[in-house]
Amino acid sequence: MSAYKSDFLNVLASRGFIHQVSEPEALDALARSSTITGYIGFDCTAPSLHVGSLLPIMMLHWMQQTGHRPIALMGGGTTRVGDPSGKDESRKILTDEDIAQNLAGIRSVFAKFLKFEEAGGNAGMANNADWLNTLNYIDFLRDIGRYFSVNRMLAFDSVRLRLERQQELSFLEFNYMVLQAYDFVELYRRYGCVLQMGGSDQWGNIVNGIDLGRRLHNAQFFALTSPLITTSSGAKMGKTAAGAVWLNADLVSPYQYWQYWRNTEDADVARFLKLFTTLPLDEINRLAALKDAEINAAKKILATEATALVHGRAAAEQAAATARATFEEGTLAETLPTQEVARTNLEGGLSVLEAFVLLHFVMSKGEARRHIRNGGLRVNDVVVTDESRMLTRADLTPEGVIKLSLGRKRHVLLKPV
RNA sequence: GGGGGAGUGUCCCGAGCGGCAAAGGGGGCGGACUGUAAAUCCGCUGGCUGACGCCUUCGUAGGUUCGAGUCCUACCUCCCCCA
Repeated sequence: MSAYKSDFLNVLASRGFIHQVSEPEALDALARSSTITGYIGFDCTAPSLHVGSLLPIMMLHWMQQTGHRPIALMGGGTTRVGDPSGKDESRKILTDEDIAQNLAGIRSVFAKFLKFEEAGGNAGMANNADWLNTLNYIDFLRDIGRYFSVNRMLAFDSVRLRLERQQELSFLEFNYMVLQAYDFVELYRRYGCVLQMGGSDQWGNIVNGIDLGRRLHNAQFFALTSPLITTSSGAKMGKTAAGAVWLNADLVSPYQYWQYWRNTEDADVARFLKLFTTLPLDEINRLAALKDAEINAAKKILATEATALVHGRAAAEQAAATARATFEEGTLAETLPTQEVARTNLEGGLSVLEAFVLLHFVMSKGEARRHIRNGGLRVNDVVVTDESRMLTRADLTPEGVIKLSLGRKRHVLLKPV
C-alpha cells in the first residue's frame, strides 16, 4: 500500500496525511536510522485551536508514536506579523496581551495528544517569540536577509496571487516567509530539528526554510505537507451554524463536539476515522465497509473516538449516552447541555421567544418567530405553534426542567434555579 | 502630482432611471423525505411590535430635496492610466 519503509512515513501515508514530501527516500531512510525531530507551527490568533488544527496535531501525535520527537511551535512572534498565504485580506494584528492569553488556552490542548517532558515523553514546545522578539534588524538583514532572493519570493503563490489580484500586500506580511524560514533554522540550532510539517498551503514557506538551512548550515531539511481537508460536499472543516468547532471544552462542550463528528457525511467516514482517530487501520477498514444505515454505527465510533482524544474517554462515553437517549430512545437525557434561569423569571412568565434568545439558539425574537412559523421550535418535544406561548412551571418535566429544541438536532434543558 | 474608476444588507458575491428594508445568487438555518447522511423539494435569511407602524442600514461627514444607496461637496480606502 505504501512504498515507505519507515513506520513514521508508513503510518502517515496509509492514514492519508501526506500530500507532498521533499526527498521522500532520504527522509524515509533517516526515519529508519535515527530519531527525527520535526515541528509544526501553530498561530495564536484565537484563544483555542479548532478542528482545522486537528490534522497537524495528529501528525505530531503519530510522529511521537512512531518513535520520533515532535515539537509544537507556537507562533507567539509570527502572530504579530500575519501569514499572507491563501488569505484574501491581511490578518488582524493582535496585541501582546491577546497573544499571551491565546497561547495559554492552546497549550492545554497539546498535552492530550503529545507526551511532553513533564509527562515522561520527548515532545517539546517552543515559542518563536523567544527568538523573534529580540532580533536586531540590521543583524538579521545581514545574516539572514542576504540569502533571500526577492525575485524568487515574488514567484511564490502566497505573494504572486496577491499581486495578480492587485491586493494589498504589506512589507510586514511579505516578511512572514522569511521569519518562518528563520524559525526552521532556529529550531535546528536549538533542537536539531530537520523536518517541518504543515498544510499544503505551507509548502512554499517550508521550502524557503529548507534552502536557508542548506545555505547557513549545509544541513538537509525536509518538508512534509498534508492535504487540505474538506468535507465531501466541499465545505471547510470545523465550521457549523454555531461557529467554529473549538477544541477547548469551555467553548464547545464534549456533547457538541461529539455531535459534530456524528453528523459526518457518509462519504467522509472512512477518511475521517483514519485522520482523526487512532483506531487501527484494519478496524477502520471493517467499519468503512458498512453500507447505508449501518454506517451510522461507524459514525458513532468516529464521534466517540474523536471526542475521547480531545476530552477524555469518560466525557466521550457520556456524550454518546446522552445522544443515544435523546435520539434513539426518545427519553430525556439529563446530561444534555443545560441553561439555568432564575426561578422567579419563570414564575413571572417567560416567553418562548425570549427563552430561545437566551439560549443563543436564535439572535433575535424575530428569528424565533420565523422558526415557529416554519415549525422548527419545540418545547418538551411538542412543536410550538403560538408565537406568544409562555413558559410556566406547568411546563416543567418530572425532572424539573424544560426541554427546548431548535430543529431535530439542537436541544437544551432549561433549568430553574 | 494630474486624470479616470470603485467601496451596497456585520457571511460572501452582486443588481440598483431620486420613493428602497433595497433584485438575484452562493452560503447558512428551518420544514418535508430519510439513517442525527447525501441528493431533492418547500420556506426563512435587518431590529422592535398581536397588528397599523416605528427604528437602524448602502465607505465617512456634511449638503440639495417633501423624499437620497441613487444628485452635490469634502474626506478615507482601494484600483487603473499619465508623470
